[in-house]
Amino acid sequence: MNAVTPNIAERIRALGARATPARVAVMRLLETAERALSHHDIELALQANGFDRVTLYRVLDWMVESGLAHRVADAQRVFRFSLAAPDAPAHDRHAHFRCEDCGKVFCLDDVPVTRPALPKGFSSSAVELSITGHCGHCGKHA
Amino acid sequence: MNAVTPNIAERIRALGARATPARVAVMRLLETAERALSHHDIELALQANGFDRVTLYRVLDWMVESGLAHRVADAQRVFRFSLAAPDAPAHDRHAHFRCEDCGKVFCLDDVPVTRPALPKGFSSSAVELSITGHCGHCGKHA
DNA sequence: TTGCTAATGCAATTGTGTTGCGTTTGAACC
DNA sequence: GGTTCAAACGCAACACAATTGCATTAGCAA
Repeated sequence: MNAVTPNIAERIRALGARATPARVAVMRLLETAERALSHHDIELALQANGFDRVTLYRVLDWMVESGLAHRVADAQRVFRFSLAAPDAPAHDRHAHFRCEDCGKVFCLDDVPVTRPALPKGFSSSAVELSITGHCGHCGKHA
Repeated sequence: MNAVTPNIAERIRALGARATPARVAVMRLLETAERALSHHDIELALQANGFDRVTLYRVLDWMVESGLAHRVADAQRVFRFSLAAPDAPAHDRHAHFRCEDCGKVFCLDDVPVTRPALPKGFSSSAVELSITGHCGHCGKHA
């Protein structure tokens, strides 16, 4: 009878999956995160819940397979996860910003990503703009 | 007195480094490769030479540090290396194409990468456009 | 409440890349 | 052609993110 997470559990069940605590917690975390989170980020944020590492990996895999989240490998070659915007008509264009100081990755939904001209015979299904630099917080201390 | 690799050894020494067989072989391989190669690709291609795994990693690290090569993490979170165009004035903007079928990564030097507007307080030092799709070879068989 | 199986927890394993350290070797200098 | 010496190497061990196997637990439909 916990009224805090009614919608999320509903949405999970609507996909034909079980609304487990781990799934609800990860989805809620990603919903409130304004940047792409790594597995380690999620492990830290939810450590009070006592979920197993592997469970979190499997929740994230399930979210990616279900189209609920995106997975990108950052420059340090660790996966980062962000919630897929359900109302985004086509998520084949996306921009991320990675801070060289704090390592955080931000989704830049406002930045338009234009599909460039490609060599003959090439076709594109997704375009991702990856910007490196200093974020708003770290830039102030530079 | 091998006349096959005079320029490469010269260029290496011009950087103040030793022209070792491993460096010459890796540079020659990357020069002829039309796509970004992973460490594993390079290990396979040069396995007849008997170089140690770690030596290849160190050669690649040295090339990146010296500005001779770029390193990008692909979607499977493995590093891929491509030769830096020596005449590129500023390599802070770069475009790569990754084929979903064969997994190969191509440098798209012709594609212009424009620096987008960023949120307040953010500053960018590098912009990379990463395009996913089907390359010229795989697209023909689709 | 019961029963089924999706989902979990734990342990072991994989794959990519790194570090430490003794040995070899490129190349500058005689 | 030697001699010298640090840069570069080879080997072994390590670090870390992520994956797999399997016995156990728990959602949820009936």
